[in-house]
Amino acid sequence: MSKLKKKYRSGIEAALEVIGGKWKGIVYYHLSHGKKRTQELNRLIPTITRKMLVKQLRELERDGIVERTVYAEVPPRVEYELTDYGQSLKPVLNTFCEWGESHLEQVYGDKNHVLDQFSDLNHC
Amino acid sequence: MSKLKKKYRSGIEAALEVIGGKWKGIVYYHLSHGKKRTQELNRLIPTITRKMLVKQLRELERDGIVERTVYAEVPPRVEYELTDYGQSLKPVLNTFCEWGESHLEQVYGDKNHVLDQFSDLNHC
DNA sequence: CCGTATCCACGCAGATACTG
DNA sequence: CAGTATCTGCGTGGATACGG
Repeated sequence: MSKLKKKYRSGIEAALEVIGGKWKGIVYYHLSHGKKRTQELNRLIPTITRKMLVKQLRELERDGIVERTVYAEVPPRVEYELTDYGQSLKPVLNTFCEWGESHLEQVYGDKNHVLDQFSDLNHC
Repeated sequence: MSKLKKKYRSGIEAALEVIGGKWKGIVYYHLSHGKKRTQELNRLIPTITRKMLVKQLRELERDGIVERTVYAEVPPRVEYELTDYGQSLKPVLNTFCEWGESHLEQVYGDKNHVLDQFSDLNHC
């Protein structure tokens, strides 16, 4: 985990540092539904570049949320999954996500019009 | 509230759009402890520039989280406070904040070493 | 006191090509 | 397949000065 000395003004800042930003949330979201290979994640999030994806995963790893497993095969296979510690974010992000969806309803009337659908995933 | 048509991949993204980023969390945090004038907020968050502060407040206002009240006085007085809708984020951000604080403990051993103290505020 | 305008530098992130 | 390197642009946000 990160050991940078830095001042935070509230736990919100600290949590946002771990899971905030443009990509972390959606990456976490997919990993919370099970172990994934790099490529799978990239396919699930087509708009992220490989470079960014790897960067997000490294940071999640550094913060102890995600574990990276490399299999000594050819061609190489790498899998990412939530650590036990990462699981502790689940209920937190779940209420967060639910608030987000109800917010979309507030703003747009129908959240489904602005939420991309995933075949086999339910929301939140 | 915002009416931009945009696709979200999960409620997390939507919520992050409202409360994510470098400043929104801490601004919300202070407003959740009561109505504040512009200057007060700027004093409570010394590292934010006036321009950024106003920008964050405008966005929170646009998203229906914050209400801005202008008093026709000289010198001018402007106050910001959470709307009823904004209050709905309180329990959500509270669990968020608590996770953040416990995360700091995990990483640093003692969260108080990295948490700036506020005189009259308790954490979260 | 509150907010905006202008200028500008820096860093983030995209595209692309490359290695193991 | 997974990941890195380089190069580049574009936007974000800081500093500063000004206006209502």
